[in-house]
Order: sequence, then structure tokens, then C-alpha cells
Amino acid sequence: MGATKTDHFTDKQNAIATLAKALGHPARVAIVDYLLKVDACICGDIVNELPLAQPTVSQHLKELKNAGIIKGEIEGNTICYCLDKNSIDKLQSYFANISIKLEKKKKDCC
Amino acid sequence: MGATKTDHFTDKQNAIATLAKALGHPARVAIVDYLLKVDACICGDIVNELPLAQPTVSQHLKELKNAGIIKGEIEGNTICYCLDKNSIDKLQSYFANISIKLEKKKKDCC
DNA sequence: TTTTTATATTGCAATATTACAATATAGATT
DNA sequence: AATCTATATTGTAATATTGCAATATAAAAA
Repeated sequence: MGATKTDHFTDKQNAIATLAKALGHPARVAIVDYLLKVDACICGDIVNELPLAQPTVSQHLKELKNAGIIKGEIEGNTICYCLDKNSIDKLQSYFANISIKLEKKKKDCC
Repeated sequence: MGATKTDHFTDKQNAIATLAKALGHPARVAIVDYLLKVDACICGDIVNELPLAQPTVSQHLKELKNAGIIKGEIEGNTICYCLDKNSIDKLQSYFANISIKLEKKKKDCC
């Protein structure tokens, strides 16, 4: 017990959950916001932007990368991290679809 | 250590993280999918739809409710759970906004 | 009123996450 | 080559999450 029962759900459900989970921490949302704000890929100063120690930031970046929210390559002693539009679009369309279905429904009982 | 440093981030970042975190588990995504599929609010049979024990499902429902993804009221020995369109829309517009900004960018270095 | 039915709560064990100090790594600079 | 700089990894402690058995709760049905 304690481990998520991933194999009992559909691939799509797991995929959405993985992406959502990656953004389920304010530091990682902040990283995404920062990547958008600077409008660039090379963000060597991201550690200075967050109220967290360098290893912690590195760990959060790793999780975002593992989940597919960002992609990045090592370039010497700097890093090139970019948002992966494909993943963002997956989330966007998932929620847009829900929203549309809720709009049609209107049986607003709660 | 171990606790999330919530107070170091903006309210919006925390709000998005809370909503995303709630959907960061496939069982909770499955619950959302099911609420959409049945197109109704009263979903007493949700326990039978998931590969999890009743207390576990109850706990996931509680987390979805705490995060604001669903709203619900107790009605006798059945439950009326609905998706909260407001929360879904928050997520949808957050990701739509990111997507639009990424579209404009085009400096696809990674 | 007793029983049934459906959901919630409690308690607990297994696992995962969060955070950081210390250290490693590797390209850039001198 | 030695040093600097930026990021990654390791190890570890604190906390959170996941899952379920056992139990509680409360309205409905008998």
C-alpha cells in the first residue's frame, strides 16, 4: 500500500495525471511561469528566482522534465530548458473538453 | 523539511498547483471522467467503477472537493457530486494562455 | 425499531515527496 | 593544468500520500 495503482487506469487517465501531478507544486508552476516570462530557453538564473536551494530547484526541474512539461539539454555549464507545447496542449484540450461538456449540461444541481 | 513552502509563492501559483495536484492521481482523473460520462450529479455507484476500496474512493472524493474540483452535498445515503466548472475553467484558461504564448514565441531551440 | 445500504472517519503500514547539506561533475576561464 | 561556475547527484530527515480493514454514521427500507 502507498503506491499508486497506475495499471488499473487507462493510459489517458495516467497521462493526464502525470502531467497534472508535475504541476501540482507551486515551485514547478513558478518555474513554468518564469520560463514564459523570460521568453527564452536558456534560463541559468532560475535558481535565483526561486526561494529554494539549488538542489531542490534541480530536482523540480527533473520532475518537470520526466513528466514531459519541459524539455532541455545540457549546454556546457548552462542549461536550455523549454516548455513542451505538446504537453501543455494536452492539458489545455483536456480541460477545454470538460468545460464544453459542462456548458452543455446545465443541470446545475449542486 | 518535507513540507511544501507554500508561502513563498504567489496566490495564483498556489491556486493552480492545488488544482493540478488534485488531478495528479489517475483515480481522481477517472472520477472526473466518470462524472462527465454519466452526465449527472448523483453518482452513488462511483465506488463500483473504480478498482479501489470504498474508503480509498471516499478519500479521493474528499481531496477533489477540498481542492474545489468538485462540489457535493450529502443527500441521505447517496451523494450529489458535481464538477465545479469554475475550477476547470481556471485550469483551462491557465493552459490556454501558456499555449498562446508558446505559439507566438517560435524560438523553438529545444 | 431493527436492518439494510451508502458514505465517512479512524488508524495504520507502505511508499512517495519535499527540502537541503555535502559532494560530484563538467564545461569555461584563467 | 588549476580554478571557477553552474548544474546534477547522493544521502538523509521531515512530511505527505496512498490504500485498506475496521468502524462509525445516518438516512432509507423492512
